[in-house]
Amino acid sequence: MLDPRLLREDADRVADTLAARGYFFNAQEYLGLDEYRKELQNDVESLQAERNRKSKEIGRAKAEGEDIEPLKRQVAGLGDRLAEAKRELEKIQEKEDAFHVSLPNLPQPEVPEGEDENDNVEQYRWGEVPEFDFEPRDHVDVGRIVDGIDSETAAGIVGARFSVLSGDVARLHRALGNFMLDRHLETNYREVNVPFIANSASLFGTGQLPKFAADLFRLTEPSNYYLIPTAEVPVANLVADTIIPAEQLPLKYVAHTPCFRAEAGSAGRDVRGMIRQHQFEKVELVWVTSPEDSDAAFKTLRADAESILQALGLAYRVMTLCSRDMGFAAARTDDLEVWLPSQKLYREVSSCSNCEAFQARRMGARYRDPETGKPRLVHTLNGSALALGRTLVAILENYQHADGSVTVPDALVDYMGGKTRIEPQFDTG
RNA sequence: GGAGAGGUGGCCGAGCGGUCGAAGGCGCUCCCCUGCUAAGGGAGUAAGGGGUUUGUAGCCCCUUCGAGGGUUCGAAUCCCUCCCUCUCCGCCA
Repeated sequence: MLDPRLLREDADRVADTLAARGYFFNAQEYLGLDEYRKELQNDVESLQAERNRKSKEIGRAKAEGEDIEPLKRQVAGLGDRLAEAKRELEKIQEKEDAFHVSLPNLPQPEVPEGEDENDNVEQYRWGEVPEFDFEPRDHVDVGRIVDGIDSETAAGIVGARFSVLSGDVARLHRALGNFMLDRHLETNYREVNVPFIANSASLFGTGQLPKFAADLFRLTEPSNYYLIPTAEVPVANLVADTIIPAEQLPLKYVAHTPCFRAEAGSAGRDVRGMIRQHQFEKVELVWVTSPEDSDAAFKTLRADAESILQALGLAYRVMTLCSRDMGFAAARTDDLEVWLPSQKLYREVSSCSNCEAFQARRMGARYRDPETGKPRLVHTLNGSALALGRTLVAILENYQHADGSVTVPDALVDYMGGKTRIEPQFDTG
């Protein structure tokens, strides 16, 4: 949610900025609505003030044993007038709220303007793209040869876009989660284990609702419960409706959770393998900072995510998302994309966003400014570090050998019980 | 799932249908006093919204005592629904 004051005072500039995101904000309509709302609110409040005054008078008169009937006659009809004014105000307020909840965040000035992912701007690359003296297989084939990935069986258990991992691949997947978690503990993140179901209020807070319900799996009972699409939802909501003492900032959380996405609108995309699943796991970083610190925090957060790829020796590039490719709540998003030899291109394994006060305003997440003693909205940031499934894919592809075996990256050997290589179970033919 | 108890300010806790946004205490802030410390005295101390204003100052008004409805001139207080917490029983990993 954007600052209503900003909308009021600078509606045209907001409209211009949102236009870069491809979002049309009808400033004129909004301002007209806001004026009318103010008028109605004044009406309602002066009626309430009158009622309060009269009621107090009645109370005083009664206490002094006076006859209160004449006073009561004076307020007759006031209740009806008030009720009617309230109804009208509520109607307008709903319309105004509809604006508030549907407006996406304002991109930061340095966010490139663009239509889609093709306009994202590469910041830099890290690492060496591996050379193979054979045609590298994709992770589906590697997974089959080492007998570690089985989507057919998963399809029988649930349906499309799920996988069963087994043997060393399942272990490697678990190793990745533990490795990432431990790594982030070293930079003083606080590990949290959170619910994998969130209610509609939490999803509203982080911006998935009301606009993006189609991306979520919703429970039938209770029907305001949803499977989390990302740990960002429960973790950011740790600070919902709170006022945090300034000296506790920044808060840095790390959580390993499953994520569930309906992937509506992705029909036919990435249908092969583990790239796009209804269920995947992720180690997520969440920061809660003062507004002054969030830019610096963003850089640190992204560097923390990058450190995982570096430790795993995987080549990647850093992309700053263009205005129309960013998520609803983000003011700036940088993706980390890892090299996939089979596709000969970089694929997203992490998305790091600074949501500034956008989520904080929706969640009611504040801190107490030591200067003024007043509560101020915090800034929230989140980033995957990393998505486990896609990282697993990257390892299987980048560390594969001609015989179908896969080298375990050094950083994971201890987590694999000393195992340095995953061996083929089937003929490579 | 069954039975009971309860949800009030940063925390604890009182609250008769009527000057209650709310006694009292703790904590915190400032001031005073006192060789230091400890103790003591005084004042202040919720949030959100709107108006006024050059103003994040001040002032005025409205709202908020778990949430939402209702009764009433007036609700923290009465009624209904829901949510949550605690205790006991049942079930369960």
